Amino acid sequence: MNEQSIALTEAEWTVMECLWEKSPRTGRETVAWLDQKMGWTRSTTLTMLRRLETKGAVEGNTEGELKTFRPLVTREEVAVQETAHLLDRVYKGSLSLLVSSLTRKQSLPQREIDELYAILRELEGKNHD
Amino acid sequence: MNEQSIALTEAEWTVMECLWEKSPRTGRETVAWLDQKMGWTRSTTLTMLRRLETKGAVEGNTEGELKTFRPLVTREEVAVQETAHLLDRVYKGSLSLLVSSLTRKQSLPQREIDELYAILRELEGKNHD
DNA sequence: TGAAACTGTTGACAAATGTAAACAGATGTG
DNA sequence: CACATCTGTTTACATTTGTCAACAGTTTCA
Repeated sequence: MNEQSIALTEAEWTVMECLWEKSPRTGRETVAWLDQKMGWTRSTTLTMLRRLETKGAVEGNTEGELKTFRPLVTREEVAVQETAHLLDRVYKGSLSLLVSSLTRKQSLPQREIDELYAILRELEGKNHD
Repeated sequence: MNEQSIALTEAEWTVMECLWEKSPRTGRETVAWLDQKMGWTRSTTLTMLRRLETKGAVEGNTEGELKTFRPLVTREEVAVQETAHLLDRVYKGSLSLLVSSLTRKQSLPQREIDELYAILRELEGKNHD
């Protein structure tokens, strides 16, 4: 493993969402998707792809007729990284602090509560391996 | 209540941390704190304070001899807002998704698990008010 | 075959962000 | 008093980010 920190801007996230949904994609496909979803022009989308390529988040392949793009990082990786960053910066790394802060104002649907219980039980299982 | 979205940049967060820790503070105090913590020059800190004032996150008071600054938003407010933003953007608003994603790779200390259980029980209590 | 449509690459530009110097008025002090 | 020191305000400048237009080489179809 090698990628240090692949921080994405919001606009870049949007492009990645497109490639995470399906890949590889041709430039045209990507352009269409982002025009649809965001109203971006061809230029904008291609610029984003270029920048993502430069920062190593996307790989462009020029073998075939049309250049295609695929993500080099998984959504999970980026998501975890970004979440961990927020967690550290805002909640001193404490997940429970995050959860309590979030739920102090608005309540959680029971479904989510059940889901969380399940996760905790799972974690405890793992804890005494 | 009135503040719409007070999005802070990382540098701005740092300044707010200073004022959240104690306030009001004079410019000098703030400058000293941020020089200490971040190695910022006086100029940098004062610029940040000005921008925060402009965006309504900080209030400067010019009554006394020295101008003093105090936060107009609580840490909690900003924290929740930013967290909710990430939650929506990355986890479709699902807290359990966030938690499972975060814990998939690294485990939680038992203390955190206990804490989370407590929060959940608390929430359930509230749920059937 | 020649214009129209595409594809990929470069250059551009305004706004936001991080960082700081310059300046001007008030204050303190040898 | 004259100069050094502080405080607050303006201006500046390089990067990053969001958005595109322009251009150059290919393909296509009337």
